Order: sequence, then structure tokens, then C-alpha cells
Amino acid sequence: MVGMRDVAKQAGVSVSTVSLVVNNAGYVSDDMRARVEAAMHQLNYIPNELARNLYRNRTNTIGIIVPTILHPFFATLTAHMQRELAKRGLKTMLCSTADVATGESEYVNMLQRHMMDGIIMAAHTEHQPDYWTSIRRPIVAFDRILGTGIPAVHSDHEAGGRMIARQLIDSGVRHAVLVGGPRSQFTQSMTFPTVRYHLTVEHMLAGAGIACDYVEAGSVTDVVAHEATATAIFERYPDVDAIIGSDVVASVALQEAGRRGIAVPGDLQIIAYDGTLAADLAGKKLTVVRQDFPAIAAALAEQMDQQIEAFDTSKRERRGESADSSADSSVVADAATSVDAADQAGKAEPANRSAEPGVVIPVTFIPGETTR
Amino acid sequence: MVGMRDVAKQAGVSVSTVSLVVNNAGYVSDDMRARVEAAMHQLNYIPNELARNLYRNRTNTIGIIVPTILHPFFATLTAHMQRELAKRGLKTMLCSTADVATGESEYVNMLQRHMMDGIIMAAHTEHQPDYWTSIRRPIVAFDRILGTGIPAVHSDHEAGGRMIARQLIDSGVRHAVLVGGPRSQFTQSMTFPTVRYHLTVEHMLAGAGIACDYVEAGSVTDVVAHEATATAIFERYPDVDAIIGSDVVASVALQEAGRRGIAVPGDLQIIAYDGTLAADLAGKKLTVVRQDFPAIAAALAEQMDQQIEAFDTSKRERRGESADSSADSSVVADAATSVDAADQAGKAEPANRSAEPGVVIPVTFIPGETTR
DNA sequence: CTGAAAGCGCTTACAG
DNA sequence: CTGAAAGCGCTTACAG
Repeated sequence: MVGMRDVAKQAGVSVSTVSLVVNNAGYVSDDMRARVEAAMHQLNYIPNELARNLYRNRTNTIGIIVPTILHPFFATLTAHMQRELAKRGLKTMLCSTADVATGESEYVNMLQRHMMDGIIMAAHTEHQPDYWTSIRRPIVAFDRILGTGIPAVHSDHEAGGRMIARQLIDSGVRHAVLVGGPRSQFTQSMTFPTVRYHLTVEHMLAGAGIACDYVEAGSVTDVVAHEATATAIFERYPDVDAIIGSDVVASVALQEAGRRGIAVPGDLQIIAYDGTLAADLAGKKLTVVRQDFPAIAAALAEQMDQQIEAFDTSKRERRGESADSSADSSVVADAATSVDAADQAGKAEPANRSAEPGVVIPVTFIPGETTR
Repeated sequence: MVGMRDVAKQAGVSVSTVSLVVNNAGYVSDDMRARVEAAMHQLNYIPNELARNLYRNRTNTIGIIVPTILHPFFATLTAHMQRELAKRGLKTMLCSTADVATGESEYVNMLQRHMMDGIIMAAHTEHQPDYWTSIRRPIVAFDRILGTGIPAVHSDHEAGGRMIARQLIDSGVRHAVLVGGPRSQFTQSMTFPTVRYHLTVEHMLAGAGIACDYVEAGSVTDVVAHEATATAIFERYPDVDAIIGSDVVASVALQEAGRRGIAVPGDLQIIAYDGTLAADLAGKKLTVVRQDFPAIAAALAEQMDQQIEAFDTSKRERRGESADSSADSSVVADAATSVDAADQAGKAEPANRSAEPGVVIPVTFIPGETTR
């Protein structure tokens, strides 16, 4: 492998000079620059990024933790995330918890070993908040609340819920069925913002005197399980006239309705939550509440930038000040500060654990062929 | 940041010893080990992988280059790939060409800068074979032929074509329409194995006296464009009674057929090529030719292992022998050798540019609700 | 403007 | 079994 030393020798200069040329930094005479560049071309020199990484203690890589990209929702999120990160010169490490035995810990470990500069956390976690806050490295949560000081981004699910309820009420629905994750998660002090759309719909339908049942869909990592869910709905609630669930759930529900000869949207309306490509590939164009993936990705990237910056700053300060171990605590303080600032830029609200707002992204109701 | 030096100091030993303990290598007395481990716990020491990476000149990261994971095909491939790599302790860098201005060059560059140990190439490329062969780093191609010595893995598209033709002929189809990539690619000396299934179907239908037209689908990165394609087919060929295309194309074709009141499979049969989740979410369960993603991913990972090994070996040899620059050529030689070995393990055939076999994975015909 | 030196945090021969 | 030393390939103060 040809290194900087080889180039320096070939050009008859020092490695320092080669480095300056490569990085286009400092002052280098035109003569020197020309000689170095000639040598680089002759030897076909390509800098080794690993050495840089070590020195800078940076990899310019962000991990995105999702359950699996087999699910269209996470594939869409990941794709937009990658684009947004690439804009900022950051690479994307794909971290899917369904594909590693150790789950997210594996990736948190990589974060701590400095193989990544930060992680976007978009998968379910069993870990308690103190686990997350004790990591002290850049973390941004998507659609969940991990702990104080860890910035979060999520869609405006309450608005989504209102849009759905409005549609159902206005079109005269009498028995709606909501499909979602394990109901047990609902009690976890609102850790999962998604829950809010279900609760909103239930609340509004109750107010309008409309029957509303909840059915648990299979795990998000086991997409095939959703098919059983669709069948179960029709068996259990023969009079159902509205089904609301993720794109995947809505698609299989529509397919099953077709098989049973149930007219959509005449006798059954279907609303898909998410609005990924999957909603366009179903038997009919699904009516969707679309999450704004580009905006979500931009917000996540923005928060990540701030987190990285915050942890970086404190490191520099630490150098300037004392080098004792207690300085560590300043890292978290800095990070927390940055989060508060972000919150205020987005939505000014007090940030306590049970109702930490994070950055909220609007959703859109897009009528399709499955609602009246 | 607490480093090995801090641990060594705390434990009253040398860094070498700490290193040995951390890596569980060499001989360390129980006493030393205990002291070091205690110190590591006290200080909450976590090794910095970047330093290791530099020393070993390895990141244990593999890039997978795809057009975009918004497309279910590439999402599925990537998901399985990640799982397969994780099994081998390798991380997955997501490299989608649709999301970076510079396309694949960006990622090839990262490969050369040693930010990744190898790349799986599954996206379209305009580069000529000599571009790829001159890179001299581990590369494995999926469903395309990049150049001599670069191992390739692809499905048995000819078998897929035969399965499709058989179904069409047996069910009495009279006018089939194939949807696929730009027809211009067909001439590029069979660079794209996918082409083979189209050619096989065309050939067999011609032999049976069945009309067969070809329609170009929009770019794979622009999934929405497929909808226009579906509409165009019905406009242009009102008597079409069979449509064959990717899962996405088949889904929108089915949807459009429904809108036009065309009975499927009564008046129109639809066969989806790929067999991803998308085929299960369409209006009916699509009949598919399923590519064996787990097997494909396993084969790709296997080839990648061999490539990495081959390039590694030659590096070690080079050290043992002379350190002159001409030794570089041995790298490619070694890599090529490894490929030949792989070919022989899979399918013994001569490997020339125009018909390089690579590893061929069987496909499966799975009848659904869209064929008779 | 240029170069010698120290160092990023770890690993690995090599003496002892 | 343990430690001092050199080195992975580059960057960055710091003298000149």
C-alpha cells in the first residue's frame, strides 16, 4: 500500500507537506503543491481514512437502528435518513435489531467503541431510560422517548388521530377497528408517541357514539403475521365497517375484504397510517395519513448534528480546562442544553419525562379509493 | 476519554498487558488478569475500535451498493445481506446511489480509503470493466458482470423464464406483455443476467406462436413511474391477457386492471418476478417467480469472505517476500484464483467475460391468485 | 512556507 | 508471564 511517506519521498518533501496538500490546508507554495500532486498521481496515492479517523476520533458514520428494513415503514425511513445524512457528508450504518442476536446493545456498543459518531434509535427497546442516558454519546430517538436529554422526533400523531376520526364520523361509520402494537405498551407513560393516534381516535369516536375495537397486529418484524390479523378482524367483528392500521395491515385487510366479497369503500372503509409506497401498491389506492418522511429525516439529521456538536464542544472545553475525570458530567449537561434549544426552535413546551415533546412533524390526510 | 493507558496505570501494569487481557490473547497470569479487569470496570473502560482498525487496516464493514431501498427488491436484498454479514461479524454500510450525487464512485472511493473492507455491487453502473478490475479491493457483484476476476452471484433467470413461459403456454395465453428495464441494456454482452429471463420467455413464446411485447418500465429508483407504465400497457395493447414484471409493476398492473374492470386471472394473468413482501400486499396474492434471497445473500457473503481472504493473503505474502511496488499485481492474481475456486465449487464452467457464470441460485415458481 | 516531532489509542513482535 | 519499544498512517502544533 502506498502511503504518505512514499509520496513524500517521491516528491522530495516532508510528510507534513504532503498532508497539507492532501487536506488543502495551511500554506503551501505552488511549486511544492505541484510536486506533491505529481507524485500522488504517479503513485496513485489514496489517503487511508482510518488514520484520520483515529486522530480525529470520528468516523463520519451514523447508525440507524430499526427493527428491519423488510417493513416498508422502516425501509422508507432509512432511505430518507440516508439521503439526509449524505447531504451532510455522513455515512449510514444499517443497524437492524431483527438480524442480530444481541439486539440494539450490539449497536450501542459500536457507538461506544467509536465505530459510529451517533445513532438514530427507531427500534423498540426494553432498556430503561437510565440505560440510554448513561451512554453519553450522540443519540436521537425517532418516535419514542428514551430519556431526559435525548432528543426525539416524531409525527404529530394526535393530529393524525383527529383526521382519521373526522373521516370516520363524517362518513357515518358505525364500527371501527384499530390495529396496532401490543396494547400493553400504552401504559408505559406514553413512551411511544404512536399510541397517541389510537387514543385520540378512540376518544373522539366514543364521543360520537361509534363502536371502536382494538386489535393487536403481529410483531413489526414478522410482516406475514399481519395476514392472520386481517382474517381475525373479519371473523371477530363481522359488522366492521372501517379498519385503520399501518400500510401493511391496510393492504392485507383490503385483500382479505376482496376475497370475502366485501365492497370497499361501500361497505368497508380502510385507512392506512404511514403512507409509504406500500399504500400505492395495494388493490386500490389506499386512503392514508402520510407521515412526512423527508421532514422527519431532516429533523433527525438536524438533531444529530446538534448532538455531535454538543459532545464535541464539551470535549474541547475539557481540554482547555482541567483534565480530571469529573469533567465527564459536563458532556451530558451540554447535550441537554442543546436539546432544549432545539425544542424551543420547534415547539415551546416544558420538557419533562412523561410528556417530553421533542420535534413534532405534521402529517397529511390523503384521500384514496378506500374511503367514502 | 479513558484509554488503555489509564487502565494500565490504575492496575499498575503495562499497556501491553491490558491489551492482552482485552483481547484475551497471549499468556496472562490470573493475578494480572484480575487486576486489569477490576481496573477496567472501575474506570468503565471501553476500547476504541478506531485504533484497532488502523493497526489491522480493517473495519469489518461491508458496503452494499443499491439504487435505493425504497424499492422492495433492494430492501429485501439488503435486509438479508445484513443478516448474513452480521453472522460473520461484519457490519453493513448502506450505499444507495440514488441518494448521492456522485453515484457509486463515492462508495468505491470509500472502499479505497479503507473505510470499508469490501463492497457488494447491486446497482447499475456506467463504468467499464477495466474501471472495476483496477480497483483491486474486495468486490462482489450481484446480478451483473463487472469484469474478469470479480465474482458474481445471480438467480437462475433462464429457469425463471422457462417457468413463466410454461405457465403462459399451458394456460392458453395469446398476447403477453413483458415489462423490464431499458431494452438497450440487452445488447451489452449479457452484462445483466436479468435480461435472460426476458429473452427466454420471448424465445419460448415465439416458438409457441404466442404474441409477446416488451414495455420499458420507468427507472427502478422512481417507483411511481411504474404506474404510468401500467396504464400505458392497457392503452397500447387492449387485448393483453398476461403481464409479467417485477412485484411493483405487477402490483400496479393488478390495481389498474381492477379499475378497468378486467377480471384477473380470468381475462388477464399477472406474474410477478422477484417475490418480495410486495407481492403479498397487492390486491390479490400474486403468482410469483421468487428469487431466493436468503441463498443469494449467503452466496454473496461467502464470495465476499473469499475475496477478503484472497486480498489479505497476498498482502501477507508480499511482506514475506520483496517490498517493491510490482508486488501489487499479485493481489489481483490471488483474487482471480479465489474466484475460479469458487466457480468450481458452484458450477464448473469456463469463465470468459461474455458468459462468466458466477454463482447461480435457483428460483421458485409459486402460484398465487393471479394465474389460471 | 517547510520539516522534525509528538501523538491519535491500540497491537504486536521482541527482550527479559 | 510481563514490559519497553516500535509502529499502524495520518494530523497538528511548533520551530525555523
